[in-house]
Amino acid sequence: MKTPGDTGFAFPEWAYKPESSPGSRQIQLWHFILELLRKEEYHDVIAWQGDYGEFVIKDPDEVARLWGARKCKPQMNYDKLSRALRYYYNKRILHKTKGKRFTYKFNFNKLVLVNYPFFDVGSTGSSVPQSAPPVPTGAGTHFRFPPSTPSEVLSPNEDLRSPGGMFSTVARRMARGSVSDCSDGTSVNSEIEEGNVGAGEERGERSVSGGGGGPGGGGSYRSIIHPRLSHEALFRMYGGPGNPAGHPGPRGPAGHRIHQEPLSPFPVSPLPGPPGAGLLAPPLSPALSMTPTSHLPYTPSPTLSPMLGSHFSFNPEDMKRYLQAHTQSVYNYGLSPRAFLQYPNIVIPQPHRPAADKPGLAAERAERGGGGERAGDRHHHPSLAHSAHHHPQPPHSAHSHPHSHPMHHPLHLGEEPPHMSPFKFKLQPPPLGRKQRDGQSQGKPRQSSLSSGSGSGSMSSTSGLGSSLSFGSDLSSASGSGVISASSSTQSLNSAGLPKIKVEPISDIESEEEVEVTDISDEDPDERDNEFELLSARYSRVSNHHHNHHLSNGTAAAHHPSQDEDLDEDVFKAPAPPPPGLMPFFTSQHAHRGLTALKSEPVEPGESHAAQSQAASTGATQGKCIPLKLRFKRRWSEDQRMEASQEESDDKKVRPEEGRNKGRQTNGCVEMEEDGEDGDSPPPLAYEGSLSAPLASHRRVSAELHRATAQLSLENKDC
DNA sequence: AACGGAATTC
DNA sequence: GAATTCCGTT
Repeated sequence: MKTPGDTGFAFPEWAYKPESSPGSRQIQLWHFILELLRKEEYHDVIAWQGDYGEFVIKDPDEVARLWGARKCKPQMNYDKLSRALRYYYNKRILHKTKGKRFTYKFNFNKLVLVNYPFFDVGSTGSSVPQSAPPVPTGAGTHFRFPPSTPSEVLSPNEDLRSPGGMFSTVARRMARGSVSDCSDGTSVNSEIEEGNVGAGEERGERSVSGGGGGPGGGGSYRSIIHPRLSHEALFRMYGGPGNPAGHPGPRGPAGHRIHQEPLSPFPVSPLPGPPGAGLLAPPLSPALSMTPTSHLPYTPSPTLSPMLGSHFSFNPEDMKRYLQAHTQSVYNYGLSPRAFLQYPNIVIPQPHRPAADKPGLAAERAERGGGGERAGDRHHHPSLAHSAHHHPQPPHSAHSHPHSHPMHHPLHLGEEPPHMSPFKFKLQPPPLGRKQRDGQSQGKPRQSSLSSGSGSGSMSSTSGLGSSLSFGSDLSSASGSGVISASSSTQSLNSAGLPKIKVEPISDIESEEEVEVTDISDEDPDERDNEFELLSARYSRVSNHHHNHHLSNGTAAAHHPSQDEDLDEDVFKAPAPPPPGLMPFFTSQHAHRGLTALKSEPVEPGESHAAQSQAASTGATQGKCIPLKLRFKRRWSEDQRMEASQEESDDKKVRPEEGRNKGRQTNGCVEMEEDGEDGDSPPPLAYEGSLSAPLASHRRVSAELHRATAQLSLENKDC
């Protein structure tokens, strides 16, 4: 029985369906991986291990074999599979855990957060193992409107939660809307893989009941569970032990089954099974997330994104609440204000967060004895177990900074002299085609990415028409602050054959974190929270600026991808708890300002330096209701200039390549079966939220963020 | 082992 | 679009 509830941790059923991947109907590798990860029977082949979202392929050949079987690619081997996995790096779905063989780490932000926009976090606590990804739950009675900011997830407090039911309407709509993959006209027969396949089989149950969510509108997903959430919370949320929907019944087995994997991260989602229940087919599919930043406004695929608004209408009040929460998120996580763009006319309420209240995240959840391992299983994973108690590293711990808050992104050298930049640039010759290159030396044709580096530059330069920019496909790529401004155009040029410029971070940074992630360093600074922290020492003051660049624009999108990135990073590294101190801070000062700004002016005299500086730059214009865009641009430009010196990052970001033909296939060579398994006992995350007093830098950041947010809203409003 | 470009396939 | 296939490099 694998009722979703029982099964334990896993993505929602729908997540495993092929359909859920918009891009391709066929099962995607990451889906498959997750599938394997959640099945006990494959634990000796692949299992969660280590940090949050981290898993190890214990038997590469076997995994490859399984994958090949699933895809009907008998020739599959680890080399090929790994290539596919590597492609995920750029997509930010995965990262390689350096130094550990066959070990990768999921970026659940992309996978989960984005995809489960409505999840709300239950409460605080933390029981999920670090390795465990956030748990999506569906059980909640209410829908949580908002999107995905991690903050919600992360937030320890329940305050953020929106009142239940608010979005039911939305949910409903979504459910029936074209949005859902299942229902979609394309009609995939989807259930092929997991969804219903199981119907007859083991899985069937899952899908069906899943729903706990079902009831009430239920399908709503609630949230992703943050690692810090406690077990109870989880269950509570989705009816875990208790059974969310209130189905106590089925669970009986829970006792034994539940535990399949100690580390297993995802509780099974209570989502309604796709089929019938389908009420809530999630509007977003996991795949979506893959696309960088799908949750952003500019993201394409409107169909999927609820946020696009075009499809739905919201109650202002709800929106406010949502925004409030979101604002906090933004604040806490240093997300880009652009997130607000989606709700142009709504005034963003001040976020407030009770300062204290830090849950004992660290709580530990002990390993539960594995209750139900499968007889078949060969070995259990001791290693996993260990992880339970060894906390890989509390997010914070990673960096000693007391202040480390996700929000700051120290890298911004803003003021620092250019030479400080930790990055180096490389000019690269245009890549040659394979054929062409045969004659050539091997040089380094590689890098496709260009310099756009930090995208911000590029973006800013282009006027607001960000839309024209390529965000859609991949914000991340856009992201980075651009060192080299012409990115977008440049790229095209490159294609033409111009030399490419590759920007690379100077790696000392990485050394610090080493194992964690595959070079995040190259990514947008914003993203590298952790690393930043490390750097921050060096570049201490600079750090905060980068938030400014966010611009707004709904239309324009020129933005800094930071938000996403931040998320990403968080994900990879495990989300850091929001600093307790911040909120107060935020509220009192910045918030204030921000609000003010909203009302009329973005900048206030006498405010933080950052603000002033900007003001200064903007000069006279500022006082008035200058077109926000303009202001932003200016500001942005400045920032960029400053940052340019150091930022660059994204050298490798993926630049969208050209697509070619498409094809569709339906096939099914599946062979795996699943059981819902799940383990429930995820190791506790030891997160601590302890944060010390906010630094000045933090303040600045927050202030800026705030400002930006405010401006954004203003902009949208009118002025 | 891991990376990533290029071409190809579905 | 998401791999798959090859393959040279690190």
